[in-house]
Amino acid sequence: MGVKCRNCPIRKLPLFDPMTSDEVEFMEHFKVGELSISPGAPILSEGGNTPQIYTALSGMGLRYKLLEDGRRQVISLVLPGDFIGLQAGVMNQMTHSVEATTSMRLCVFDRSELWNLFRTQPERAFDLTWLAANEERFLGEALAALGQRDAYELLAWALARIWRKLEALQMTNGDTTSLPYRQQDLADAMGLSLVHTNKTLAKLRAARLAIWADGKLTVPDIEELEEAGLCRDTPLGSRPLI
Amino acid sequence: MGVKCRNCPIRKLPLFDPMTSDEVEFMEHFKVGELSISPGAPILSEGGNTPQIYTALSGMGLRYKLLEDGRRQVISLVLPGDFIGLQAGVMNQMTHSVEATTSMRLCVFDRSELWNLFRTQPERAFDLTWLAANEERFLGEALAALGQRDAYELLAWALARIWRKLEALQMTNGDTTSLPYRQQDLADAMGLSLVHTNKTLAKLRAARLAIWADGKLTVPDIEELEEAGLCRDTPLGSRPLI
DNA sequence: CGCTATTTTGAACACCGTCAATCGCAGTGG
DNA sequence: CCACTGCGATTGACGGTGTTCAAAATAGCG
Repeated sequence: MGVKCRNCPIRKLPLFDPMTSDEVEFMEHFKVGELSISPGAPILSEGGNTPQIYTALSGMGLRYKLLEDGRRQVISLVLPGDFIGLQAGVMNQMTHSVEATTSMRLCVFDRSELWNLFRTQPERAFDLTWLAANEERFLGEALAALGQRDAYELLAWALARIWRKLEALQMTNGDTTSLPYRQQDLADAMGLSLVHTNKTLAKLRAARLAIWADGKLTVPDIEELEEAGLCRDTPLGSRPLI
Repeated sequence: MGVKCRNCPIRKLPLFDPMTSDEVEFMEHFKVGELSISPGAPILSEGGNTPQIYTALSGMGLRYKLLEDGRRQVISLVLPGDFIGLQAGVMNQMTHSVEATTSMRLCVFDRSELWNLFRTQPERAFDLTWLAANEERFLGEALAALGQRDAYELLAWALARIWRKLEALQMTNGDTTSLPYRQQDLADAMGLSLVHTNKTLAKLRAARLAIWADGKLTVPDIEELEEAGLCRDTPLGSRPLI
């Protein structure tokens, strides 16, 4: 059934708050298994109500919503350590879908045990609320980005945010990291057309702010990129892991 | 110090989940007072860390973020029953500001008691997480709206959502309701210019889908408006009140 | 060597932003 | 009573950012 939480590959990253041995023990009870899925596979569907909720262990995915006419809005990326299915857990209803972009490994929890978590582990419950509030924070920022920035600023903002997150996850290697999404994915996240996204990425490349090609992102100078993206906020401190 | 929770003017609305007498009692302990503020007054500031968190009892307000160059993104409206300061409560940091648009009455809670809530009232803690997840749901929807809809669809969407919410709060009167915001507020919420917002509102008015003037919104047929706004989702069931 | 998915490029057009002026209204003070 | 002021709503003209349509490279894959 995969690794025990005490040997969790990502728990030790400095990005995540340390856990007491008591908490680790509870998590080992809460965890019911591991799931490996293939690129393109759906994880949760909008409107659905699955008995299982997850934490991403490895790989990358997408959260998105579909409009009836087929337009797609990518809400956020799913990266290791991200909790998947909070809405299903507390509201019995997903309002967006989640799918794997690369192959992924997921830590599986039993939704019906969530109430038990609130009853017996108030600190873990607090952490869960922290994660929800953090998601709200991110979406607020994204909303401000879509609403107020032009395409060039917007893509610089997005790539800078992604870079910082991958950096905190120690998934960068020098000035390069793997970013296995398609331009269409980023376009749908930014509310831009594919064509315009492509041309604007070319400008960022020409400016040597961010070079994204063949699934690899290279950022020569993250601070310059952040400046281009008007990234004022977000020191990105440590956070809980569920 | 204002009304006791047992006499709370909004708790009885069908929009809100019923509370056990035990919960009401806890809330009366949790509540430390009431606050009345004037139009335009700030409630919470981005970056701030106040000792107090609130629930709106009456009046209307705005959540917003400012970019360094003065551009403003309105995140959401604040209406009666809305919880204010969840981020400050769990993350010690507001990432947006909140201000009153009309005069407002707020129910005041002591932030330091929040941990006590998690420890002794798991159901209330669950409700708080529910509210956070709901906020995430709304912001995801808003993101999809800004990213995918054109100005006409977008404003129809926004006015329809507002109408449905006010309807659930029993603040509508026939086909009319009070909506005391400026066009600039809605423009900043939609990421549109004031001029274009004005012209698009004129089109909605000409189409007799939504007539908004002098602080009054009239919606002859909410379902037609929702259709114009591509509102597929959101039955808007009952929710907890903190 | 086709086949498909993705990226790239070009051209025409439209939605929306900016600039600028006007109008209505409420408040203020001469 | 009537300028004067300020705020918000409204309208017109013009230009630019971003969309749509279309086609051509490019790359992986059976």
